[in-house]
Amino acid sequence: MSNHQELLIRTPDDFSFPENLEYLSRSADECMFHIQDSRVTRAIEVDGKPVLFVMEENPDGILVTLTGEGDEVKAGVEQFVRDWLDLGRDLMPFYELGERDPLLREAVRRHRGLRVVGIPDLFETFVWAILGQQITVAFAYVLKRRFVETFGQAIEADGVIHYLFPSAEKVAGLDPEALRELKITGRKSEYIIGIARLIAAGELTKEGLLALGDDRTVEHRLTAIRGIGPWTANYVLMRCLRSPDAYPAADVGLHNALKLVAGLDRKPTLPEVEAFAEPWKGWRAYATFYLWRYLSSESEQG
DNA sequence: GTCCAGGACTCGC
DNA sequence: GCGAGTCATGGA
Repeated sequence: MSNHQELLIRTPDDFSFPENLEYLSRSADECMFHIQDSRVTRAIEVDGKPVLFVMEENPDGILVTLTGEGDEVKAGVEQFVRDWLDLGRDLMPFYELGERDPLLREAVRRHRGLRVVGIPDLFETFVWAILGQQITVAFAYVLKRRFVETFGQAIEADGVIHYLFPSAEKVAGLDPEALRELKITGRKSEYIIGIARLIAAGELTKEGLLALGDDRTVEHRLTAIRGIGPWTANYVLMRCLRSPDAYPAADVGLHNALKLVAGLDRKPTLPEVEAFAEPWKGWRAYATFYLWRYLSSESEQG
């Protein structure tokens, strides 16, 4: 196979491939990549063309094998993986904070090396966040899979079908009824198509949002869009725009995690949720992500 | 049957 | 500006 290339991405000391793999493995309904034998296979688009790559742990970092020729493709895949796993971030300040903080300590110790796994594509992040509003994560995965399998581009390799996330352009032209058939609620269908149209029209871009600067400005811009409330805006800031401090304070999973680590006999109130996070300022997205992870690892043990 | 899930909108006051 | 009702599906 002459069109394969290898790429070794060196990872920082505070990166754990198994911890991130564990997070990526959390749903059998995940459709944007496949995991087998500790190897992750995924299709992405680089310069408008589909590229398939496999990543696996290596003594020196992450070994990536990709299909496609040329340095541009290789660079595109490397950039994607770096963004996906937030490899450019130094977590030492967060770990020092975690050691001092009784609410975070156990989560940080247990899952050290975990990154806020990102969703590099803006449209995908919005769709995933909107689908996840008010329903269980498990059901959100089912809805995402239906959506991707129905509207995404399929790429077959070695008997396995991989998907590119549906483009905003394609979804912009859909009727809400087409999403309703997948059991996505009518309102969410409208939200998703509305966002797709803004993105397809170039009125909403990742670069444009990043250029706004601080989180509060982005949140204000996003919550002006129908279907985007404070939770979704902060979720997008965390997973796509890479703010380490975004804080989805209304998140039910966060509330349950805080109830657990703070030893409460009820869920915390919103003021309490804000107060708990006061010492985490600068790292609230990381704190949230670790608490989510901690909560799911606790509930797995029954 | 009831309640809850990684919320947001709409309406009435 | 704030509280209650509504959306809609699926699992416990």
